[in-house]
Amino acid sequence: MPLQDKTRWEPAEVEPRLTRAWLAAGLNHPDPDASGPAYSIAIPPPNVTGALHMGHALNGSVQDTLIRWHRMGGARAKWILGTDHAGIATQTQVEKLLKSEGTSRDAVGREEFTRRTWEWRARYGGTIVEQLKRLGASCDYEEERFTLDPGYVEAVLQVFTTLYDRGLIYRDNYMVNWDPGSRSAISNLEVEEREVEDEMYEVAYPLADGSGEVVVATVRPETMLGDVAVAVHPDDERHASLVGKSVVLPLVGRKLPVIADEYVQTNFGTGCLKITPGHDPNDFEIGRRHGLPELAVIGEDGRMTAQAGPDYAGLPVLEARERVVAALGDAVRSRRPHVHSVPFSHRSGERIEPLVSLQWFMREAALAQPAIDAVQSGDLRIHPESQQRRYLHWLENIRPWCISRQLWWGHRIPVWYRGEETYVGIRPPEGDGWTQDPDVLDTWFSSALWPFATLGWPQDTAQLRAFYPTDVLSTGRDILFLWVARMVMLGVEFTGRLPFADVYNHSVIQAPDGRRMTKSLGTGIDPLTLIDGGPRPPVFAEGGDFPAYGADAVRFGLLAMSSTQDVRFSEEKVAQGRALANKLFNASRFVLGKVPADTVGAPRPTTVEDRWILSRLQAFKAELAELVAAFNFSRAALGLYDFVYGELCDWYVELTKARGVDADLAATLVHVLRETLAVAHPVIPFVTEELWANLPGADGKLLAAARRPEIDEALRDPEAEATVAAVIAAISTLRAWRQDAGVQAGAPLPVRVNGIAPESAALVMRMARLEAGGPGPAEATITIPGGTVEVLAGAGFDPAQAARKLEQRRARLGQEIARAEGKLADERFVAKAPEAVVAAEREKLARLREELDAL
RNA sequence: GGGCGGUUAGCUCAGCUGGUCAGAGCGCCUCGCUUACAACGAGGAAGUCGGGGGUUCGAGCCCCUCACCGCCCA
Repeated sequence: MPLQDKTRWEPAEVEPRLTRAWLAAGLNHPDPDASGPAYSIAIPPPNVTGALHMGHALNGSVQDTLIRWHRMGGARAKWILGTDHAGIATQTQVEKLLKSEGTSRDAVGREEFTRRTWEWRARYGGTIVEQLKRLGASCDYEEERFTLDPGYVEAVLQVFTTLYDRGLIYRDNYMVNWDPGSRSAISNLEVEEREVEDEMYEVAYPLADGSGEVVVATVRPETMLGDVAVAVHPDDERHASLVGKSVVLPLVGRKLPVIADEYVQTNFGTGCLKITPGHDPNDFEIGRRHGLPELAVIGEDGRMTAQAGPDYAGLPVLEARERVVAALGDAVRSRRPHVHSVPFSHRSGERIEPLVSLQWFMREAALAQPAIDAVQSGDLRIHPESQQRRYLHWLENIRPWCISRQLWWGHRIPVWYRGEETYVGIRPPEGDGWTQDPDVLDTWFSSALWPFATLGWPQDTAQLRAFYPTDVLSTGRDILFLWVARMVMLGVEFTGRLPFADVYNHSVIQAPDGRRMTKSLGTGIDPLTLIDGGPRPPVFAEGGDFPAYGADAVRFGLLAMSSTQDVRFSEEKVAQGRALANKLFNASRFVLGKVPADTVGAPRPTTVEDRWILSRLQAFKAELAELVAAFNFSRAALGLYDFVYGELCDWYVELTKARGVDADLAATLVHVLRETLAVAHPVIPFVTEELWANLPGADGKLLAAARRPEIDEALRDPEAEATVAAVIAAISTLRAWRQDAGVQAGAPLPVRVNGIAPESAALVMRMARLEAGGPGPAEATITIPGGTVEVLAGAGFDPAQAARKLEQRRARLGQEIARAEGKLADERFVAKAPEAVVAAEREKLARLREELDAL
């Protein structure tokens, strides 16, 4: 696109073309058999049911910045792409669809349901991948993986059977979080606690020997039908005499032992705790400690079971509660509101029903140690560092993981039963009469193999050899345990290596009002709407549409707002990114409009500002490299902005404007622009690629495939940096004076410049719109670094206004001087502070006094 | 109940091992269509860095404490 036709960067028409060009060039698909260093990142596989949200967009920006950065550093960079089958989420979607058709999962049967789910996946599963392309994400789209691909299934079966053989996977009756909504057990990581107001009942249980009663407190009276004991604290003297006695369970008549257990809180309720191992996780633990039976009075359907007795069997829990309370009559001693935290399913939103059920478990504790060691030894680095402790704490207190799910969509557990026999294997057993376990594995089980199963493991593939271990895993904090820790454990166990060296936890981006960004609250912001423009979601107070910010702006904005903590979405940062793209566009337009088309080769600095910008460019490249290496993306993005605005455009380009563009200046301008585009590319790939194509000598070669420029230490020039810093300070001072004194911005100011070198003086004169005056008295004197500027007659300024402003500045200086003097007068300061600090203070004071004198 | 993080200009956020650290973007005010950019440029106003106490010659930065907000684990 010829740059001169436009005065603005218009991403919409350029981005699709560049995306095609990148894909066509095959840059994203490195050859596993080639030589040279490799760099790889496995994308956190988005849920196939999903669409791109702000978290994906931020994480995509982070990963793409890293991938492009290292690709331009010369590595064969591979961003491993794929999607996750997302068991419950996907199944729920398809069940909804079936419901809308007037049928159901159970009606169509497992086989048909699975077929429909694959169909659904084929239809919607590609959405998010296409959206990633819009963001400019340079994933390896030629090798997309899916967690239910045949090869991937092979990996999952291999891992399951191996762990089973090692005794790390087992089947047991255990307390699980039963989600009545999805009618499946879910892991405790998928449960969230919420504060709920319930009613607390106190119920009297008579002692079996008729010598009195105990009163227990409960918010779930219906579970009393499953009580098997009453517990008191062993140190609780009030109840010491009860231990060993029995109580009679009202309504049921069962005799329950009174036991002593330290879990009981003496200050809660009456200090007597009814024990229902079948329906409370803590009671379950106590029950196991004391060898108590586990009665199930509530079933997986959320209704009372036959064990609850004929009066209650089949009733929904809440109805049973009312009946129980009514039947208890006087035995209910009190009821009052009680606020407590209650588990809810993250999946279905329904209240968790703790149940004892026969499930498959994985003994993670056996695998945790290497994952702990990796972090403690520094082999695995977690960023920001604050997350390390969370990771370690979780691993050190790790519990068995319930890996079976009562779903149809997923990796079916490779276990078959025949009578008393159990067969576990990758292939089905020989012979007749075997029935496969109906359950599937928790989706996170397959996700835990992601970094190596995507590359072909357990086969020894070229991909695996070239790109495993991966380098970085970038993800949200919320799945540090759910996913990251498990990848580490299984990676080490099965490949003998850490799956990645660095874990980067990105910020959670909240809605502008600080709430979570979710569709249901209307607080979500679609990244594509930001790119393309479109209606602002309701969470924005101001109405109207988003302008089409473009992908670069969105990437820049997200990186700039990211942090080591959660942040609120800031449209201003996206706008800042758009401004940056526009600035680069216009600066390039200006430069390229002035230089000959054959300008190539090394920079040829001839002036102090040339040497200055080349020196600053080296500093900028070094700083950016450090920030990217430190995963400090917000400072990297903002540092890029600062260089482009604060050094390149506001000063260098302006300082050179008066010069005729000779071959030397052209070479330097083009060089600086070229290198700036190159280092900026990983953050804002589109605009930089487009401008690159317009550089002299571009010759159709893609910036995305170019090498990042090295830092040239020979171009560092502290002297030029000091000189130009002084020039800039002088110009700023003079501009401020001009405004203070009420001199028209455009009007030339007759002056005499004293004290500074001619080269500097010339720059100051032009940029501050001064003109050399003759002899004559000065009407005002302005101090600039290293010299003064005398304003001569004819300047046309307002002396009163100038004097007033002058007085203000003088007063401020006086304050600063007083502060410095006070400090230096304090002998404790002079005695105890380091010499360098004292010297700096003295120097500062001297400088301030000089300035004041000049005023 | 335990743990972690936050509270810095009107808004959203930076401020590394305590000494030019009081900053940025947006917003606001003033002036400019100075031929790259008005999605722009120049200049400016604006914060006793949540409250209180302490350590130190010196504290947004360290310690204690209180308040409020958020997250995690039980």
